[in-house]
Amino acid sequence: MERIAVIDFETTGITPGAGCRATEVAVVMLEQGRIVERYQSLMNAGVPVPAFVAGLTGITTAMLRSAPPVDRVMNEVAEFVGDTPLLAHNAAFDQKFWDYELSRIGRSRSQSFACSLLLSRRLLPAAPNHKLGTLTRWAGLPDTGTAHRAMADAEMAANLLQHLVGELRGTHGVQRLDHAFLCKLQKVPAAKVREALLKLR
DNA sequence: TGCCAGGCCCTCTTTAGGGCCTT
Repeated sequence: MERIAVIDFETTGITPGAGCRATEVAVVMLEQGRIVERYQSLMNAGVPVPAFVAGLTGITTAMLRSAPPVDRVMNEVAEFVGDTPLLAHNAAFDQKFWDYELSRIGRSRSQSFACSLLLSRRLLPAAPNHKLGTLTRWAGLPDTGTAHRAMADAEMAANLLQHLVGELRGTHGVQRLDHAFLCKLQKVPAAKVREALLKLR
């Protein structure tokens, strides 16, 4: 499969533009099933981290005071990603913050997002739930470090993508597998995935 | 003033409701 950029944001909340900003970003570049490059940075957008989120991520307001400014980090990560196709776990969330933070520095997204949450619901229906951490443990994937930090979560999502690719190739016999295929598959109604895979492979 | 996400997915559905998932 072609090069894919797996991205994860940590933020101060759920909704960008309602006071919520990105606090950390990580991207791992996957090529032929291997991580070949990494980018990770905290970023200071000048907003406080709510106590609940600091407890969840371990990222505090104090840590962000000494982090590089958000504009510099977003420019760097945008250059790093370029027009490489993207993937995230619950991509609707990361896409929202990617688009929002890029718009603040006068940039915009050119590529589409694939979503390992939507794909997991379709390809791993027997999993107890479809949280990134649960899927990682359930599928026996490597421990990547502290969950809810950007790099650990990006690596987990990358490992999960490789597991999903294995399912598609092994269990479902899909031959032509690329980012566009993943984007198409994640839009197939969950109840019709088996039928769709027979046609798509 | 008071409220505060939103798209996906299932079902005791479709003139709707509630849980999931991300921080």
